[in-house]
Amino acid sequence: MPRVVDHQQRRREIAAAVWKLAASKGLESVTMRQVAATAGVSLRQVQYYFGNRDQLLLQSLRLLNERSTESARARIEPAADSMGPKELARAILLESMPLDAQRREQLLVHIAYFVRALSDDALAAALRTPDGVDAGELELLLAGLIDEGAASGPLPAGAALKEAEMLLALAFSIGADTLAGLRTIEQALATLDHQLDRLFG
Amino acid sequence: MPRVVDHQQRRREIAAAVWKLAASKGLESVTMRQVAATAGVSLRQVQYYFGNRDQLLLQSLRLLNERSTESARARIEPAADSMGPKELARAILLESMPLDAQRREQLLVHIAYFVRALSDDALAAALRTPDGVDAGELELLLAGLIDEGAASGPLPAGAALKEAEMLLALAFSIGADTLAGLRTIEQALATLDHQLDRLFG
DNA sequence: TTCGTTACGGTACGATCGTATCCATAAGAT
DNA sequence: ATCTTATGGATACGATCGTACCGTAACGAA
Repeated sequence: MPRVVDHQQRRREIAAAVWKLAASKGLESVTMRQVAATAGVSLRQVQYYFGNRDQLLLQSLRLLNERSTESARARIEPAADSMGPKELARAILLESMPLDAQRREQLLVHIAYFVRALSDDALAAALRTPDGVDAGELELLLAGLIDEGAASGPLPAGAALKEAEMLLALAFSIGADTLAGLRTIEQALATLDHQLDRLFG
Repeated sequence: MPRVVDHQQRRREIAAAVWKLAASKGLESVTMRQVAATAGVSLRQVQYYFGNRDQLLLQSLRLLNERSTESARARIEPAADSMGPKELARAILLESMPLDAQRREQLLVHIAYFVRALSDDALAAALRTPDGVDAGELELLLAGLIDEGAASGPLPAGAALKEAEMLLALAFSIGADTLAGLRTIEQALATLDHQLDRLFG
Protein backbone atom coordinates (compact mmCIF):
# COMPACT_ATOMS: atom_id res chain seq x y z
CA MET A 1 0.00 0.00 0.00
CA PRO A 2 1.81 3.12 -1.26
CA ARG A 3 1.33 6.86 -1.05
CA VAL A 4 -1.84 7.04 0.97
CA VAL A 5 -4.04 10.12 0.68
CA ASP A 6 -7.29 11.00 2.38
CA HIS A 7 -9.61 10.56 -0.57
CA GLN A 8 -12.67 11.76 1.29
CA GLN A 9 -10.96 14.99 2.21
CA ARG A 10 -9.68 15.60 -1.32
CA ARG A 11 -13.11 15.01 -2.78
CA ARG A 12 -14.68 17.42 -0.33
CA GLU A 13 -12.18 20.11 -1.28
CA ILE A 14 -12.83 19.63 -4.97
CA ALA A 15 -16.58 19.49 -4.38
CA ALA A 16 -16.34 22.79 -2.54
CA ALA A 17 -14.94 24.30 -5.70
CA VAL A 18 -17.88 22.89 -7.62
CA TRP A 19 -20.32 24.53 -5.20
CA LYS A 20 -18.52 27.84 -5.36
CA LEU A 21 -18.52 27.88 -9.14
CA ALA A 22 -22.09 26.67 -9.45
CA ALA A 23 -23.33 29.27 -6.99
CA SER A 24 -21.50 32.17 -8.57
CA LYS A 25 -21.66 31.40 -12.27
CA GLY A 26 -24.11 28.56 -12.75
CA LEU A 27 -23.77 24.83 -13.23
CA GLU A 28 -22.74 25.18 -16.85
CA SER A 29 -19.59 27.00 -15.78
CA VAL A 30 -18.62 23.97 -13.74
CA THR A 31 -16.09 22.58 -16.18
CA MET A 32 -13.36 20.16 -15.27
CA ARG A 33 -10.71 22.82 -15.78
CA GLN A 34 -12.53 25.58 -13.92
CA VAL A 35 -13.08 23.29 -10.98
CA ALA A 36 -9.43 22.33 -10.99
CA ALA A 37 -8.33 25.95 -11.09
CA THR A 38 -10.76 26.98 -8.35
CA ALA A 39 -9.74 24.13 -6.11
CA GLY A 40 -6.08 24.80 -6.81
CA VAL A 41 -5.40 21.33 -8.14
CA SER A 42 -4.54 19.97 -11.56
CA LEU A 43 -7.08 18.89 -14.14
CA ARG A 44 -5.75 15.40 -13.76
CA GLN A 45 -6.69 15.31 -10.09
CA VAL A 46 -10.28 16.19 -10.80
CA GLN A 47 -10.34 13.35 -13.28
CA TYR A 48 -8.60 11.07 -10.86
CA TYR A 49 -10.99 11.61 -7.97
CA PHE A 50 -14.26 11.89 -9.88
CA GLY A 51 -13.66 10.35 -13.29
CA ASN A 52 -16.46 11.89 -15.30
CA ARG A 53 -17.94 15.32 -15.31
CA ASP A 54 -21.29 13.66 -14.71
CA GLN A 55 -19.86 11.91 -11.69
CA LEU A 56 -18.26 15.14 -10.53
CA LEU A 57 -21.63 16.87 -10.56
CA LEU A 58 -23.49 13.97 -9.01
CA GLN A 59 -21.01 13.30 -6.22
CA SER A 60 -20.69 17.00 -5.47
CA LEU A 61 -24.43 17.18 -4.94
CA ARG A 62 -24.23 14.21 -2.59
CA LEU A 63 -21.48 15.87 -0.60
CA LEU A 64 -23.43 19.12 -0.46
CA ASN A 65 -26.49 17.35 0.89
CA GLU A 66 -24.35 15.67 3.49
CA ARG A 67 -22.96 18.98 4.64
CA SER A 68 -26.39 20.60 4.64
CA THR A 69 -28.04 18.03 6.84
CA GLU A 70 -24.99 18.01 9.08
CA SER A 71 -24.98 21.72 9.76
CA ALA A 72 -28.76 21.81 10.04
CA ARG A 73 -28.59 19.16 12.70
CA ALA A 74 -25.82 21.02 14.47
CA ARG A 75 -27.88 24.19 14.54
CA ILE A 76 -31.19 22.67 15.58
CA GLU A 77 -30.60 19.63 17.78
CA PRO A 78 -28.74 21.33 20.65
CA ALA A 79 -31.67 23.64 21.30
CA ALA A 80 -34.49 21.39 20.13
CA ASP A 81 -35.52 20.38 23.65
CA SER A 82 -36.20 23.92 24.76
CA MET A 83 -38.28 24.70 21.68
CA GLY A 84 -42.01 24.59 21.28
CA PRO A 85 -43.58 23.15 18.12
CA LYS A 86 -43.72 26.53 16.47
CA GLU A 87 -40.12 27.43 17.08
CA LEU A 88 -38.99 24.02 15.92
CA ALA A 89 -41.02 24.23 12.75
CA ARG A 90 -39.62 27.68 12.09
CA ALA A 91 -36.08 26.52 12.68
CA ILE A 92 -36.55 23.67 10.22
CA LEU A 93 -37.92 25.97 7.55
CA LEU A 94 -35.17 28.52 8.06
CA GLU A 95 -32.61 25.87 7.17
CA SER A 96 -33.59 26.18 3.54
CA MET A 97 -33.63 29.96 3.44
CA PRO A 98 -30.62 32.06 2.42
CA LEU A 99 -29.85 33.51 5.84
CA ASP A 100 -26.08 33.30 5.68
CA ALA A 101 -23.39 32.67 3.11
CA GLN A 102 -23.46 28.93 3.51
CA ARG A 103 -27.19 28.53 3.25
CA ARG A 104 -27.25 30.99 0.41
CA GLU A 105 -24.73 28.89 -1.48
CA GLN A 106 -26.60 25.72 -0.58
CA LEU A 107 -29.84 27.05 -1.94
CA LEU A 108 -28.25 28.42 -5.11
CA VAL A 109 -26.57 25.14 -5.88
CA HIS A 110 -29.63 23.12 -4.97
CA ILE A 111 -31.80 25.13 -7.32
CA ALA A 112 -29.26 24.81 -10.10
CA TYR A 113 -29.27 21.06 -9.73
CA PHE A 114 -33.04 20.97 -9.48
CA VAL A 115 -33.38 22.71 -12.82
CA ARG A 116 -30.87 20.46 -14.47
CA ALA A 117 -32.78 17.49 -13.14
CA LEU A 118 -35.81 18.69 -15.10
CA SER A 119 -34.04 17.62 -18.28
CA ASP A 120 -31.60 15.04 -16.96
CA ASP A 121 -33.17 11.78 -15.90
CA ALA A 122 -30.07 10.46 -14.17
CA LEU A 123 -29.91 13.51 -11.94
CA ALA A 124 -33.65 13.42 -11.36
CA ALA A 125 -33.36 9.88 -10.09
CA ALA A 126 -30.53 10.95 -7.81
CA LEU A 127 -32.68 13.74 -6.42
CA ARG A 128 -35.53 11.36 -5.70
CA THR A 129 -33.31 9.15 -3.55
CA PRO A 130 -31.53 11.77 -1.46
CA ASP A 131 -28.60 11.15 0.81
CA GLY A 132 -29.75 13.50 3.53
CA VAL A 133 -33.20 14.05 4.90
CA ASP A 134 -35.98 13.10 2.52
CA ALA A 135 -38.48 15.79 1.62
CA GLY A 136 -41.28 13.42 2.55
CA GLU A 137 -39.78 12.96 6.00
CA LEU A 138 -39.69 16.70 6.49
CA GLU A 139 -43.34 17.00 5.50
CA LEU A 140 -44.35 14.37 8.02
CA LEU A 141 -42.24 15.97 10.71
CA LEU A 142 -43.75 19.39 10.09
CA ALA A 143 -47.24 17.94 9.93
CA GLY A 144 -46.72 16.39 13.34
CA LEU A 145 -45.59 19.71 14.75
CA ILE A 146 -48.60 21.46 13.24
CA ASP A 147 -51.00 18.95 14.75
CA GLU A 148 -49.23 19.25 18.06
CA GLY A 149 -49.25 23.01 18.26
CA ALA A 150 -52.38 23.84 16.28
CA ALA A 151 -53.68 27.27 17.22
CA SER A 152 -57.40 26.83 16.66
CA GLY A 153 -58.08 23.37 17.98
CA PRO A 154 -57.42 20.07 16.15
CA LEU A 155 -57.30 20.14 12.37
CA PRO A 156 -59.33 17.94 10.03
CA ALA A 157 -57.57 14.75 9.02
CA GLY A 158 -54.90 15.33 6.39
CA ALA A 159 -55.05 19.09 6.75
CA ALA A 160 -51.77 19.30 8.66
CA LEU A 161 -49.96 17.45 5.91
CA LYS A 162 -51.27 19.84 3.28
CA GLU A 163 -50.20 22.78 5.41
CA ALA A 164 -46.78 21.23 5.83
CA GLU A 165 -46.47 20.87 2.06
CA MET A 166 -47.44 24.50 1.75
CA LEU A 167 -44.84 25.66 4.26
CA LEU A 168 -42.02 23.79 2.55
CA ALA A 169 -43.05 24.96 -0.89
CA LEU A 170 -43.39 28.50 0.40
CA ALA A 171 -39.96 28.50 1.99
CA PHE A 172 -38.37 27.19 -1.17
CA SER A 173 -40.10 29.65 -3.44
CA ILE A 174 -39.58 32.83 -1.45
CA GLY A 175 -36.04 31.74 -0.75
CA ALA A 176 -35.44 31.51 -4.47
CA ASP A 177 -37.10 34.89 -5.01
CA THR A 178 -34.78 36.36 -2.44
CA LEU A 179 -31.76 35.00 -4.29
CA ALA A 180 -33.03 36.55 -7.49
CA GLY A 181 -33.46 39.90 -5.80
CA LEU A 182 -37.23 39.84 -6.21
CA ARG A 183 -37.78 40.09 -2.46
CA THR A 184 -35.76 41.15 0.51
CA ILE A 185 -35.01 38.57 3.14
CA GLU A 186 -37.16 40.54 5.56
CA GLN A 187 -40.17 40.35 3.28
CA ALA A 188 -39.62 36.66 2.84
CA LEU A 189 -39.44 36.03 6.58
CA ALA A 190 -42.56 38.13 7.15
CA THR A 191 -44.48 36.09 4.59
CA LEU A 192 -43.32 32.87 6.19
CA ASP A 193 -44.05 34.04 9.72
CA HIS A 194 -47.52 35.08 8.71
CA GLN A 195 -48.32 31.48 7.89
CA LEU A 196 -46.60 30.21 11.03
CA ASP A 197 -48.60 32.64 13.15
CA ARG A 198 -51.78 31.44 11.52
CA LEU A 199 -51.04 27.77 12.06
CA PHE A 200 -49.55 28.06 15.52
CA GLY A 201 -50.60 30.63 18.07
CA MET B 1 -36.86 48.08 -50.70
CA PRO B 2 -36.24 44.48 -51.78
CA ARG B 3 -37.20 41.01 -50.63
CA VAL B 4 -39.28 41.92 -47.64
CA VAL B 5 -39.84 39.26 -44.98
CA ASP B 6 -42.04 39.28 -41.89
CA HIS B 7 -39.35 39.63 -39.27
CA GLN B 8 -41.71 39.25 -36.35
CA GLN B 9 -42.99 35.97 -37.70
CA ARG B 10 -39.49 34.64 -38.39
CA ARG B 11 -38.34 35.55 -34.92
CA ARG B 12 -41.31 33.85 -33.36
CA GLU B 13 -40.55 30.66 -35.29
CA ILE B 14 -36.93 30.68 -34.22
CA ALA B 15 -37.90 31.53 -30.64
CA ALA B 16 -40.24 28.54 -30.65
CA ALA B 17 -37.21 26.38 -31.37
CA VAL B 18 -35.45 27.96 -28.41
CA TRP B 19 -38.36 27.13 -26.12
CA LYS B 20 -38.54 23.57 -27.39
CA LEU B 21 -34.84 22.99 -26.86
CA ALA B 22 -34.75 24.72 -23.48
CA ALA B 23 -37.73 22.72 -22.25
CA SER B 24 -36.45 19.36 -23.39
CA LYS B 25 -32.71 19.61 -22.85
CA GLY B 26 -32.07 22.73 -20.79
CA LEU B 27 -30.94 26.23 -21.62
CA GLU B 28 -27.33 25.20 -22.07
CA SER B 29 -28.32 23.05 -25.04
CA VAL B 30 -29.71 26.14 -26.71
CA THR B 31 -26.79 26.73 -29.06
CA MET B 32 -26.99 28.77 -32.21
CA ARG B 33 -26.61 25.66 -34.34
CA GLN B 34 -29.08 23.54 -32.41
CA VAL B 35 -31.66 26.28 -32.63
CA ALA B 36 -31.08 26.62 -36.35
CA ALA B 37 -31.45 22.88 -36.86
CA THR B 38 -34.58 22.68 -34.71
CA ALA B 39 -36.18 25.63 -36.45
CA GLY B 40 -35.20 24.27 -39.85
CA VAL B 41 -33.22 27.32 -40.84
CA SER B 42 -29.56 28.02 -41.41
CA LEU B 43 -27.16 29.11 -38.73
CA ARG B 44 -26.80 32.38 -40.55
CA GLN B 45 -30.50 33.13 -40.18
CA VAL B 46 -30.35 32.77 -36.44
CA GLN B 47 -27.46 35.19 -36.45
CA TYR B 48 -29.25 37.48 -38.82
CA TYR B 49 -32.44 37.78 -36.82
CA PHE B 50 -30.99 37.75 -33.31
CA GLY B 51 -27.33 38.66 -33.64
CA ASN B 52 -25.94 37.33 -30.39
CA ARG B 53 -26.64 34.24 -28.42
CA ASP B 54 -27.36 36.49 -25.48
CA GLN B 55 -29.86 38.40 -27.53
CA LEU B 56 -31.35 35.16 -28.79
CA LEU B 57 -31.98 34.02 -25.24
CA LEU B 58 -33.23 37.38 -24.06
CA GLN B 59 -35.57 38.02 -26.96
CA SER B 60 -36.89 34.48 -26.84
CA LEU B 61 -37.84 35.02 -23.21
CA ARG B 62 -39.64 38.22 -24.16
CA LEU B 63 -41.56 36.43 -26.87
CA LEU B 64 -42.46 33.60 -24.50
CA ASN B 65 -43.82 36.04 -21.94
CA GLU B 66 -45.87 37.70 -24.65
CA ARG B 67 -47.38 34.40 -25.68
CA SER B 68 -48.04 33.40 -22.07
CA THR B 69 -49.96 36.51 -21.12
CA GLU B 70 -51.79 36.36 -24.41
CA SER B 71 -53.08 32.84 -23.98
CA ALA B 72 -53.78 33.42 -20.30
CA ARG B 73 -55.95 36.37 -21.20
CA ALA B 74 -57.67 34.34 -23.90
CA ARG B 75 -58.49 31.60 -21.40
CA ILE B 76 -59.65 33.80 -18.55
CA GLU B 77 -61.20 36.98 -19.86
CA PRO B 78 -64.09 35.44 -21.83
CA ALA B 79 -65.46 33.77 -18.70
CA ALA B 80 -64.26 36.26 -16.10
CA ASP B 81 -67.65 37.93 -15.74
CA SER B 82 -69.39 34.75 -14.67
CA MET B 83 -66.73 33.89 -12.11
CA GLY B 84 -66.71 34.58 -8.42
CA PRO B 85 -63.55 35.80 -6.66
CA LYS B 86 -62.50 32.28 -5.79
CA GLU B 87 -62.88 30.89 -9.28
CA LEU B 88 -61.05 33.86 -10.73
CA ALA B 89 -58.19 33.52 -8.29
CA ARG B 90 -57.97 29.83 -9.06
CA ALA B 91 -57.96 30.46 -12.79
CA ILE B 92 -55.13 32.95 -12.42
CA LEU B 93 -53.05 30.54 -10.37
CA LEU B 94 -53.67 27.67 -12.76
CA GLU B 95 -52.08 29.68 -15.54
CA SER B 96 -48.67 29.00 -14.05
CA MET B 97 -49.22 25.31 -13.43
CA PRO B 98 -48.24 22.62 -15.94
CA LEU B 99 -51.75 21.59 -16.93
CA ASP B 100 -51.14 21.13 -20.64
CA ALA B 101 -48.21 20.90 -23.02
CA GLN B 102 -47.99 24.63 -23.58
CA ARG B 103 -48.08 25.61 -19.93
CA ARG B 104 -45.70 22.80 -19.13
CA GLU B 105 -43.24 24.15 -21.66
CA GLN B 106 -43.80 27.68 -20.43
CA LEU B 107 -43.03 26.74 -16.87
CA LEU B 108 -39.98 24.67 -17.78
CA VAL B 109 -38.49 27.48 -19.82
CA HIS B 110 -39.40 30.08 -17.26
CA ILE B 111 -37.67 28.15 -14.51
CA ALA B 112 -34.61 27.62 -16.67
CA TYR B 113 -34.36 31.35 -17.25
CA PHE B 114 -34.99 32.09 -13.60
CA VAL B 115 -32.05 29.98 -12.56
CA ARG B 116 -29.77 31.49 -15.13
CA ALA B 117 -30.80 34.91 -13.87
CA LEU B 118 -29.43 33.95 -10.46
CA SER B 119 -25.94 34.23 -11.91
CA ASP B 120 -26.52 36.53 -14.86
CA ASP B 121 -27.19 40.11 -13.95
CA ALA B 122 -28.32 41.15 -17.42
CA LEU B 123 -30.99 38.46 -17.43
CA ALA B 124 -31.98 39.27 -13.87
CA ALA B 125 -32.58 42.86 -14.84
CA ALA B 126 -34.69 41.68 -17.76
CA LEU B 127 -36.74 39.50 -15.43
CA ARG B 128 -37.37 42.41 -13.10
CA THR B 129 -38.88 44.49 -15.89
CA PRO B 130 -41.14 41.94 -17.50
CA ASP B 131 -42.95 42.39 -20.79
CA GLY B 132 -46.14 40.70 -19.68
CA VAL B 133 -47.94 40.94 -16.40
CA ASP B 134 -45.74 41.97 -13.50
CA ALA B 135 -45.59 39.66 -10.52
CA GLY B 136 -46.41 42.59 -8.26
CA GLU B 137 -49.55 43.30 -10.27
CA LEU B 138 -50.65 39.72 -9.87
CA GLU B 139 -50.13 39.88 -6.12
CA LEU B 140 -52.26 42.98 -5.87
CA LEU B 141 -54.95 41.47 -8.06
CA LEU B 142 -55.06 38.32 -5.99
CA ALA B 143 -55.03 40.28 -2.75
CA GLY B 144 -58.07 42.21 -3.95
CA LEU B 145 -59.89 39.01 -4.76
CA ILE B 146 -59.04 37.57 -1.35
CA ASP B 147 -60.35 40.65 0.44
CA GLU B 148 -63.45 40.55 -1.71
CA GLY B 149 -64.29 36.93 -1.14
CA ALA B 150 -62.83 36.35 2.31
CA ALA B 151 -64.45 33.36 3.97
CA SER B 152 -64.22 34.32 7.63
CA GLY B 153 -64.99 37.99 7.63
CA PRO B 154 -62.61 40.82 6.71
CA LEU B 155 -58.89 40.19 7.12
CA PRO B 156 -56.46 42.33 9.10
CA ALA B 157 -54.75 45.00 7.04
CA GLY B 158 -51.99 43.58 4.86
CA ALA B 159 -52.97 40.00 5.50
CA ALA B 160 -54.55 39.55 2.08
CA LEU B 161 -51.32 40.62 0.39
CA LYS B 162 -49.29 38.12 2.38
CA GLU B 163 -51.77 35.41 1.50
CA ALA B 164 -51.54 36.40 -2.15
CA GLU B 165 -47.76 36.14 -2.00
CA MET B 166 -48.15 32.72 -0.47
CA LEU B 167 -50.52 31.53 -3.19
CA LEU B 168 -48.24 32.62 -6.01
CA ALA B 169 -45.18 31.14 -4.34
CA LEU B 170 -47.07 27.94 -3.67
CA ALA B 171 -48.25 27.60 -7.26
CA PHE B 172 -44.76 28.15 -8.57
CA SER B 173 -43.15 25.71 -6.20
CA ILE B 174 -45.57 22.81 -6.51
CA GLY B 175 -45.68 23.38 -10.25
CA ALA B 176 -41.93 22.96 -10.35
CA ASP B 177 -42.14 19.87 -8.17
CA THR B 178 -44.65 18.41 -10.58
CA LEU B 179 -42.29 18.96 -13.49
CA ALA B 180 -39.54 17.20 -11.57
CA GLY B 181 -41.80 14.24 -10.88
CA LEU B 182 -41.81 14.88 -7.15
CA ARG B 183 -45.59 15.29 -7.08
CA THR B 184 -48.47 14.34 -9.30
CA ILE B 185 -50.51 17.13 -10.76
CA GLU B 186 -53.47 15.92 -8.69
CA GLN B 187 -51.52 16.27 -5.45
CA ALA B 188 -50.42 19.71 -6.49
CA LEU B 189 -53.96 20.83 -7.25
CA ALA B 190 -55.20 19.40 -3.96
CA THR B 191 -52.58 21.33 -2.03
CA LEU B 192 -53.46 24.52 -3.88
CA ASP B 193 -57.21 24.01 -3.47
CA HIS B 194 -56.76 23.43 0.23
CA GLN B 195 -55.45 26.96 0.59
CA LEU B 196 -58.13 28.37 -1.69
CA ASP B 197 -60.83 26.65 0.35
CA ARG B 198 -59.36 28.11 3.48
CA LEU B 199 -59.20 31.65 2.16
CA PHE B 200 -62.49 31.65 0.29
CA GLY B 201 -65.54 29.72 1.38
C1' DT C 1 17.45 -1.37 -0.82
C1' DT C 2 14.18 -3.06 -4.11
C1' DC C 3 9.82 -3.41 -5.90
C1' DG C 4 5.05 -2.53 -6.97
C1' DT C 5 1.22 0.24 -6.50
C1' DT C 6 -0.86 4.71 -5.88
C1' DA C 7 -1.19 9.39 -7.03
C1' DC C 8 -0.79 12.86 -10.30
C1' DG C 9 1.63 16.35 -13.68
C1' DG C 10 1.57 17.23 -18.54
C1' DT C 11 -0.18 17.03 -22.88
C1' DA C 12 -2.70 15.90 -26.95
C1' DC C 13 -7.04 14.81 -29.68
C1' DG C 14 -11.42 15.43 -31.60
C1' DA C 15 -15.72 17.77 -31.04
C1' DT C 16 -18.39 21.78 -30.50
C1' DC C 17 -19.03 26.34 -29.48
C1' DG C 18 -19.88 31.69 -30.76
C1' DT C 19 -18.79 34.75 -34.07
C1' DA C 20 -17.05 36.93 -38.25
C1' DT C 21 -16.74 37.09 -43.09
C1' DC C 22 -17.20 36.32 -47.96
C1' DC C 23 -20.32 35.84 -51.44
C1' DA C 24 -24.74 34.70 -53.97
C1' DT C 25 -29.44 35.88 -54.92
C1' DA C 26 -33.94 37.74 -55.00
C1' DA C 27 -36.97 41.58 -55.61
C1' DG C 28 -38.76 46.41 -54.99
C1' DA C 29 -37.28 50.97 -56.68
C1' DT C 30 -35.79 53.84 -60.45
C1' DA D 1 -33.69 46.83 -67.52
C1' DT D 2 -30.71 47.79 -63.95
C1' DC D 3 -29.39 49.23 -59.51
C1' DT D 4 -29.67 48.62 -54.67
C1' DT D 5 -30.23 46.35 -50.58
C1' DA D 6 -32.35 42.98 -47.63
C1' DT D 7 -31.78 38.15 -47.06
C1' DG D 8 -29.19 34.19 -46.23
C1' DG D 9 -25.88 30.04 -47.68
C1' DA D 10 -21.27 28.48 -46.76
C1' DT D 11 -17.26 28.41 -44.42
C1' DA D 12 -13.44 29.55 -41.48
C1' DC D 13 -11.18 30.90 -36.95
C1' DG D 14 -9.90 30.79 -32.35
C1' DA D 15 -11.40 29.24 -27.92
C1' DT D 16 -12.91 25.82 -24.86
C1' DC D 17 -14.67 21.62 -23.77
C1' DG D 18 -14.42 16.34 -22.01
C1' DT D 19 -11.53 12.70 -22.17
C1' DA D 20 -7.61 9.66 -22.95
C1' DC D 21 -2.99 8.62 -22.39
C1' DC D 22 2.05 8.70 -21.19
C1' DG D 23 5.31 9.06 -17.89
C1' DT D 24 7.04 9.53 -13.26
C1' DA D 25 7.38 10.82 -8.40
C1' DA D 26 6.08 9.20 -3.95
C1' DC D 27 5.89 5.75 -0.57
C1' DG D 28 4.55 1.32 1.94
C1' DA D 29 5.83 -3.54 1.87
C1' DA D 30 9.42 -7.04 1.04
